[in-house]
Amino acid sequence: MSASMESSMFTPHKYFLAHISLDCVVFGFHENQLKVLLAKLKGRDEWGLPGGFVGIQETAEYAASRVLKERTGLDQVFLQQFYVFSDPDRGEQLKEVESLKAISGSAIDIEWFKQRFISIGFYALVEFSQVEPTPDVISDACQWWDLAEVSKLMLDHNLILQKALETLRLQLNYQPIGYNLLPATFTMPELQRLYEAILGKQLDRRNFHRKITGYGILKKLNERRTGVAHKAPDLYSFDLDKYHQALKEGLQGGW
Amino acid sequence: MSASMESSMFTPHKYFLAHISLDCVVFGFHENQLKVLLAKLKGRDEWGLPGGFVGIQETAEYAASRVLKERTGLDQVFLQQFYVFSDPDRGEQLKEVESLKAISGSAIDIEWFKQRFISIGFYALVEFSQVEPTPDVISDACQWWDLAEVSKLMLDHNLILQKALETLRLQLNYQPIGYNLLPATFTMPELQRLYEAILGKQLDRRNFHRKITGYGILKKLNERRTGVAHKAPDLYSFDLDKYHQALKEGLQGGW
DNA sequence: GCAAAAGTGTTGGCAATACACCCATGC
DNA sequence: GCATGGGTGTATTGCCAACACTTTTGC
Repeated sequence: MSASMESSMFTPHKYFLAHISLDCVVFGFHENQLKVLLAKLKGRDEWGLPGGFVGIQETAEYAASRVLKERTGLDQVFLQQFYVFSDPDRGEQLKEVESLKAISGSAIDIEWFKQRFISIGFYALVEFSQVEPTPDVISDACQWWDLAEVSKLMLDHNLILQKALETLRLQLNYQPIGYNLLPATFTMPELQRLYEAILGKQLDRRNFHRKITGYGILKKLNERRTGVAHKAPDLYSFDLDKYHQALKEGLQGGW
Repeated sequence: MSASMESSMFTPHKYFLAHISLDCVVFGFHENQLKVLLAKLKGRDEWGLPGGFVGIQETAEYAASRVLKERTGLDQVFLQQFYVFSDPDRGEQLKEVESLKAISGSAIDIEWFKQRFISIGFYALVEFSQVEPTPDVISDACQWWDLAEVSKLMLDHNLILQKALETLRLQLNYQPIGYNLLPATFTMPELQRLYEAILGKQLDRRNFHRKITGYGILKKLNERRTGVAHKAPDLYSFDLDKYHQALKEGLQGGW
């Protein structure tokens, strides 16, 4: 975290808009599992989503990308707002004095955290291997969690995560997904595992192949993945022109 | 508007969260046209969406329904957030002194309107005939506009309207729509005109009939609309149980 | 009777599903 | 060679779109 960001937490009201926060649901994909990036707040046992605040001259989108850059090291990730969480009691947990003691040592403005926040939910799709999970000044850990192993999170973050996943599943119906979650080259079975992980259900190998190639967003490379057991699968990459065109114009049909 | 709401505009910082506003895109349907409710701010020539602020103990959803109640007289309308507009310059127009002179006469806190607002966009579907458009303290007119006749609106409200319409069209793909926009009983052609108005394109009468009845959300009544020229069409109403079930579980296929 | 609009039925094509066969690799 | 997994092809089904005929009403 930059020096200016450090100082911004001493006097946050000078740098950020009051009452507005954002939470990022960062999805990654590794070993056939959908992962989500979580941070552990100092002095609390619970984990939560990486979050932040909106600078007085930032858009919410820019603020989210800044937070993401700080937590993952990544620029230019796929990032999209999906819902606003505005229950007046959603921050009650944080207001307990005990919860804030641990972070008060670092001269951070505790009063800032006691105000009511309306939080804008963003979700991000990132390439797992490229991420360097990094805690911020108010958290003492930051790491990937298997989606299936996420238990009770702080505040309403379980709700936010659930809503993000729902949105992602809907997204799958009219937008291509994968460029942001997979390495530059990948095999058809890997792409299928990604879709299965997001949807939470098995898909037919042959029908998946037909449907996904039908979108015309894939380029088949003249290579195969070697060294694996069994038949070597073909390698693919995304045709970025057509991929972005499909992002804009939408796809047909659902899963 | 209630007396307490009046006074809340004298000292809004005591009643509302700073920096957060909301704008409502209220859709109605009348004479085969999709309509949107607009208000004209005092001292300005431009029209804009009905908006408001979030009370210090309200959810954003509750605040939107309160605003809607004030502008339309309606309770219990279909209301949904769809996007957050956070460009730091989106409020520049309002900060001009001239723009605010006209409303300063009513002892309203001008400083409040000069701050930067992040606005939560809501869209509402209401029954046209039930609405009584009502201006608020800072506007001197409030009325329905034909969607096709809406020209330049204040601030970024054209963008908000466009985004609302996009969302509504997507919504049509997986949720039933109509209960909130049509009278209790209606004919199949009327329902079709509504879909056509939302989608901005013509649909085949017979395929529409099959598809919409296939959802199982309609009840055919033992009546017809009389007095009209030509063959009397059957009257329908929504089967509310199944309608709400479909709202939750979603529909199949797109338009 | 005629024009205009509404109700209903039929057909063809395309897309999703289910399923079968062959191929390559590690052991 | 055999088990495992990947690549490709085919038949069936069901949905969507295009289209025709009949019925009812006002004039």
